[in-house]
Amino acid sequence: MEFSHADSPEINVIHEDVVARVRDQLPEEEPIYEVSELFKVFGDSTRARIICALNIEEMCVCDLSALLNMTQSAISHQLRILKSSRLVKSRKQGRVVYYSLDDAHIGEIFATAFEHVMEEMEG
Amino acid sequence: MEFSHADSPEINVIHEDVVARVRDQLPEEEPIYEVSELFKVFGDSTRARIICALNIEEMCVCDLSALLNMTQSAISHQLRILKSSRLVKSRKQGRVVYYSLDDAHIGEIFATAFEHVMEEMEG
DNA sequence: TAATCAGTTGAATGATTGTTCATATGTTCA
DNA sequence: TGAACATATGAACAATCATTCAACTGATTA
Repeated sequence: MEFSHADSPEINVIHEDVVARVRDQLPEEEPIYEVSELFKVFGDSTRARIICALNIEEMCVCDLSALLNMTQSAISHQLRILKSSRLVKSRKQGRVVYYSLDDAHIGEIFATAFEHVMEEMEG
Repeated sequence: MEFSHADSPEINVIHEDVVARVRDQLPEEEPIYEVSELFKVFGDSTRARIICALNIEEMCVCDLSALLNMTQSAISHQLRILKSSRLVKSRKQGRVVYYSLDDAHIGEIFATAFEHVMEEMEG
């Protein structure tokens, strides 16, 4: 139920100045929503593993299925989500479909996230 | 049902060399899982808006509730998730609890994600 | 042409999850 | 002490979602 809000929850602003300042600087609701939709796609470990794999090399569905030890159907369903989000692109050769990453930002976002996780796991 | 795999799906490796290469370079399953868990937290627009707000300024639950036009309860529930993920920290003063971001990477990850979304929305 | 293979897709199912509602905690102030 | 307030929390409900299963393309090849 994203994007829907109660009409008027019991609101009692304590720091009107803070709320006003943040309201001024806060990004629009739509781009924030799009960003969270992007993260939602990243927020499944199967899709995350697919992305990490394709970040190394182009692969077909069958190879991904073998690598991740999951059914072709499950992989195909996730690739469909990744493709409709324009995060991967596909190339068909005969009956084999090769998938690869379709965006430069993905690697950067994942790299920073890995840095964070690694520090969390050590500290 | 993350982390659980079928014992042996009908696998028929087409490019054994590719699979072997990627298997060698692919990060361990655990850090990938942790990364996807991090993205899962980001992947809700309410939490994303809270993070964007706290990235501007420290705020209390009541202020966030007013800013985002949602009930205090809903905000509190999401702040609990953000805190247990160690993404925000809290400071209690009297009966007011102030929340702020607790990590340097968050801003960077969101900034790159915003870049991506902005390019998508224009192109 | 028939069989096989890589991949896709739709329905069904079980699990997860965000919000609401009611209630509880703990602090302040009269 | 008692009322008001800020916040937290547990249960419940609706919605979303990942995987499985079965069936279907469409391309190859024997």
